[in-house]
Amino acid sequence: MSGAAGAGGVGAGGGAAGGVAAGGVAAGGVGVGPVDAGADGAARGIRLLIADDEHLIRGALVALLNLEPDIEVVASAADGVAAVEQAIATRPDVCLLDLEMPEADGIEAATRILAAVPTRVVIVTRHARPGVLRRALASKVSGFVPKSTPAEELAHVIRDVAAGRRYIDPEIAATALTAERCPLTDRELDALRFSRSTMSVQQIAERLHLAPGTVRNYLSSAMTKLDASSRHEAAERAWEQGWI
Amino acid sequence: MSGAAGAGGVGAGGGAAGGVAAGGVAAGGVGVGPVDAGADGAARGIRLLIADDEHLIRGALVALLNLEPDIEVVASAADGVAAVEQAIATRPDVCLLDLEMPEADGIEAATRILAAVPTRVVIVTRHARPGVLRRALASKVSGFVPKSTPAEELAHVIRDVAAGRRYIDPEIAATALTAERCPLTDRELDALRFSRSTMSVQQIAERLHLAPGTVRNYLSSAMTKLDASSRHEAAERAWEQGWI
DNA sequence: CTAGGCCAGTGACATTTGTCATGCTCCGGC
DNA sequence: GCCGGAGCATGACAAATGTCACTGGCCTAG
Repeated sequence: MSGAAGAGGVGAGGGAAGGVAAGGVAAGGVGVGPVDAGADGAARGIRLLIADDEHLIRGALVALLNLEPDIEVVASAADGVAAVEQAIATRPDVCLLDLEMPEADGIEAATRILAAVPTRVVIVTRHARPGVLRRALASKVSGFVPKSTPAEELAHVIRDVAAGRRYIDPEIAATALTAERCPLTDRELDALRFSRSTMSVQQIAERLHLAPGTVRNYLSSAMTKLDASSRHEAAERAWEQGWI
Repeated sequence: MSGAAGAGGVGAGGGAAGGVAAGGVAAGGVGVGPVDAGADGAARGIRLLIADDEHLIRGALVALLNLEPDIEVVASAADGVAAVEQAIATRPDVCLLDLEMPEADGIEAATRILAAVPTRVVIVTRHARPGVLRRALASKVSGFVPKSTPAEELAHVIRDVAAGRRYIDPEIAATALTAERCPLTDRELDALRFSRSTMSVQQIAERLHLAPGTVRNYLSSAMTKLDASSRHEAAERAWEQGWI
């Protein structure tokens, strides 16, 4: 339907992608850790933290965003815990967090960061699942973009968020709004979580301190609700929806 | 350690790679296209093509590598087919291809590109699986790096490759050399391939035009060889090794 | 030619899964 | 206080899955 998703001023993507402005700092070393701020002449530069577990991607994002004259990358981290530490140490204006990270995922890191530092968070993710968006918003995240976003767009998003606005990828927002809420019960979710890995019902039952039959029951009812024909399929489906 | 990775009998296969002439032009669709070269004073810049299906990553890599004074990104593509077209159109010195791409994966694209254009290929991948490295080398790829590579390293790799040398990530090379070769028979692989999706034995049997019992046999023997306790686990394991 | 490997199939069998009918408890509504 | 429903739990039963033993065809190396 009409832009409920609009989330107010969603970027709406006014054309003007514009080439990346050149100039700026051609940062050299991209190691993890606080980045040397250097002469801080800029009047209103946005101080940014970047967290992504893939070294190459992290470095590339740093390079990309440092090209923007009004953005300055002040820290980068390779996992959720490091991101929290860096955020506390450098107090950035905006934190760009990858969702898939070891130690603590993007949402967990966002929660901890927002509890400790006055800043704003943008979550970036490869698989944009509706349920995850919901959880992200519940954690007071300000922005949510998939990795399929055009590179030029990212700077706009960061500026929007720095200015106090929110940005939700319209595509995901629409999906999240149409997708019905999770019909599964807590126990069913428990069982499904374990079913994603290769684990026998027995093993799941032990982990959950339940009788094997009970686990099968949960799995079965979950399969019915999700219209799946095996627990693996059901688990896969629940994962795609972001319910587990 | 760059060189290393002699990889012994990589050539082995010797199979007559199919002709793979780049046939008719496929659908245009893909917005990405040649990058404006601009006035180019540089005498010996490396002309680079970048292919990655994630827009954000692609853009970030372009930004990262364009920062290098001796590298010039002349084309970018979002899928394997587009990469081949771009490579033919722009004849770059080096092609940086993501392994995971729609239409044609990195290795397939590399094969086609190398058959049509005198250039060199570097494959980048998220999950560096030994078997895939083997296949990549068989396709005459010059470089193979995981996305966990430090960003600064990438430019070195591209320069090495442009100079005619090869670069194989030492970590993956070591794994590939220690890891034993695939112990599975062709039929077992067929059956396993289908087992990765959620499919009953019956369905697999139909696809393969085999009796259900036969499929179960293949699956069972594969499970034994891979020390797995379910076909899903076996399929997962074979996938991790890059055998399917 | 013959042994041995891979392929294809069959049938019997034990296990693992998925389905169902059935209790139990804890709610909220009337 | 009673009812109905949702969630939790279980055991019995049927179907799918994995294991084993064995037959035969085809091809290749010795």
